[in-house]
Amino acid sequence: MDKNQYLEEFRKKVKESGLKQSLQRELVVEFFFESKGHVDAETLYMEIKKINPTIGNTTIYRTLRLLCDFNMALSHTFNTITTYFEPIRAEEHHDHLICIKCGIIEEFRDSEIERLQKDVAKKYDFELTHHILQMYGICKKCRKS
Amino acid sequence: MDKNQYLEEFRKKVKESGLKQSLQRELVVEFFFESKGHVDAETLYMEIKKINPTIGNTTIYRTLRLLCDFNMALSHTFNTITTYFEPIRAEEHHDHLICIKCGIIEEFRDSEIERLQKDVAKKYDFELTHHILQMYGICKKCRKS
DNA sequence: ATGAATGCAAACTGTTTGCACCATG
DNA sequence: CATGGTGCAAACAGTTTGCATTCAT
Repeated sequence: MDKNQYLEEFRKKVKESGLKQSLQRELVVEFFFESKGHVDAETLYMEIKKINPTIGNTTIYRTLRLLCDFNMALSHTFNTITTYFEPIRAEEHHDHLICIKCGIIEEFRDSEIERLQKDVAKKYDFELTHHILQMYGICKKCRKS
Repeated sequence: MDKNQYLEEFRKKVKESGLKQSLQRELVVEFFFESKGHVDAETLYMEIKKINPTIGNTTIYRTLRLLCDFNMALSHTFNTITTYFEPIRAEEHHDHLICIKCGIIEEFRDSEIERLQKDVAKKYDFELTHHILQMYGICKKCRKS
């Protein structure tokens, strides 16, 4: 449903940038905005390959980069080798709690923290584009076992 | 001066873990805690090589990992390929402002943000070990040019 | 003397690039 | 029909691993 909104946006930015649209890119953007939470290129590749077996992983990487350039995606590296990508959806920004035992990632929002970040940025005269807040610890479940 | 405090701590943890101490490890720990801000393994390697030309980069990587295991270092990947390590020094925690144009990294502290993070952790029943807050944007200088 | 640490080189992994071919505007 | 996109394979960079040797305990 609202994945189409992002597809539209993407198409528009592609055109604006004098680039060309392609079936492959459409697929990547579609699958990317359908995904919940965070995806890495390889997972996305495997997923899309089921629909379009001839697609190359290179295309996934390239399109994800494009999405980042377009400010439609954010990349994270949660202290692992793999890069994870997260769609930037209109308003719903969140941060992450990451368990160092089981690796589970919990999302949270805190508008107060966000506000204070803006204050800091202002103080240092930074024009903020985005931020990453990762809190590492041991989750409830892991503390019990 | 206080780098020795960390060297002591390291030696103690090595012994506690039933591991062995070595000249190379001493060097890595020394140089690491002397370094300001963030270092990557390669830089540290080059630096230490000047003193001990026979040291291998493998040792640097292994010792840095050990330091992380000991909770004496933190690793970051500021959206680049290279991993940067940062010594964990007793009290002086800080976060990062990163300019997406010139890559400059500015450090800041905000105790209010820290406090709110603890609140969030409590709410989600996470036992916090550490966190990473990176704010990306365009610095003053880059906005002008 | 046991077992851990070292340093080298080779392996590995995620990602990027060069290139010939294909497709879009 | 010009230019950008694709997919393959090879290149790449940072990091890890296997192994024979050296060293700390």
